[in-house]
Amino acid sequence: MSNPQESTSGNPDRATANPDRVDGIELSTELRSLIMRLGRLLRNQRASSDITEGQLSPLAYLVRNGPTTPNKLSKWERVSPPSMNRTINSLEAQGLVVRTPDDNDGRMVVISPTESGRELVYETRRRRDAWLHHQLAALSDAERQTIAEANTILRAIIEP
Amino acid sequence: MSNPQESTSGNPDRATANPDRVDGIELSTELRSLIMRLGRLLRNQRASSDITEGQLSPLAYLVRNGPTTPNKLSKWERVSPPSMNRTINSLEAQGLVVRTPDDNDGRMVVISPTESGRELVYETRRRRDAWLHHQLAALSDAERQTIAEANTILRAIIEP
DNA sequence: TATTGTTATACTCTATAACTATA
DNA sequence: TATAGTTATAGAGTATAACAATA
Repeated sequence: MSNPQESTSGNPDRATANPDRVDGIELSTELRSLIMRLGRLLRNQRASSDITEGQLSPLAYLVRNGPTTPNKLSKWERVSPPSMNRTINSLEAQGLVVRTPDDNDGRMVVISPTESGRELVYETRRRRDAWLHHQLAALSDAERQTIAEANTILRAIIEP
Repeated sequence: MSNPQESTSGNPDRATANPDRVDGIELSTELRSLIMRLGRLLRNQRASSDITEGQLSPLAYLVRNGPTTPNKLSKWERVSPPSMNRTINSLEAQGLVVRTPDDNDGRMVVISPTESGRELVYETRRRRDAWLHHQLAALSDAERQTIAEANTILRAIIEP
C-alpha cells in the first residue's frame, strides 16, 4: 500500500514541519494530478447517449437532497451561476427538472427533479458507476475503508 | 470521521457482498461526486496569468519523468491524442517544451521540457498548491496518512 | 497493413460582464 | 442599493473523423 522504503516512523518528513510530504510523496501535488486524471477517466466512462457528468451531478444532488435554488446548486458544484443556469436549462429542456417560482420571494426559483429525472439518475448511476464499482470490488475491505475515510475528509474540506 | 451510526462491525453492508457500501455510503457514487467538485475547485485555484491545469499537468510530468512521446502523455493524462497534441502545440508556442524527431523511428517525436518550462513548473506548482497545502496542513497526521494511502490505491487503479 | 502524429471540425463546459426583476 | 436569476459573449478543453508519413 504505502511505500515500505519511506513509510517508516523514522521518516524525517513525518516528524518535521512539512505536512505536504507523507510517505515520501508531495501530497498536494500528487493529489492534484490524481484528481485531474481520475476525473477525466470517470467523465469518459459513459455511453454517448447518456447525459453528461456535468448534468448528472446536479440532477443527482436534487434527487438525493430535494429541490433547491440555482445558487445553492452552483455553490455545491463549484461552478459559476451562469454555468449552472446553462446546465439547468439543458436539464429542463430534456424534461428532467422543473423551475418553480418561490411564493415568498419573487426573485427566487426552485429547481425540482421530475419523475423522469429521478429514474434517469438511478439508471444512469447504476451503469455509469459500473467501472468504478468494479475497480473498488477488486480491493480489500481495508483499502475500501481507507478510500471511504479519505472521501469523508476531503468532502469536509470542500464543503461550500 | 466515519459515520458512527453505520460504521459498526455489525453493519450488514460490510459483511455482505456489496463492496460499494462502506460506512453507509455508496462509495463509487460519493467518490465520483467528490472527484468532479474537487477537480473544479483545484482548476479554479489559479491566477489568470498562470497556464491552465491541462497544460501544467503534462509539463510537470515531463519535468518529473523526463522526455516522452505525445502518445505516452495522452495515455497518462487520459485524453485523446488530438487533445494532447493541442496542449503540446500550446506549450511549444509558449517555449515551454520542444519537439525532437526520433532518430530510430521516423514516425515518432519526443517532447522535452525547456529550462523555462522547468522553472515554470516549480514556480507555478508552489503557488498553485498553496490552497490545497493549507487545507492539508490543517489536518491531523493520521488524516493526511489516510489521504496519502487512498492516493496510492487510486493511482494504482488508473495506471495506464 | 498497422502505427504515430497531426489537422479539421464540432460540441460542451466554463467564466466574466451586463441586464432584469424583486427586496 | 443589494440580491437572485438570467442572457450575451468568448475562450478553453475535449472528442471523433480524416489525413500524412513511416514501419
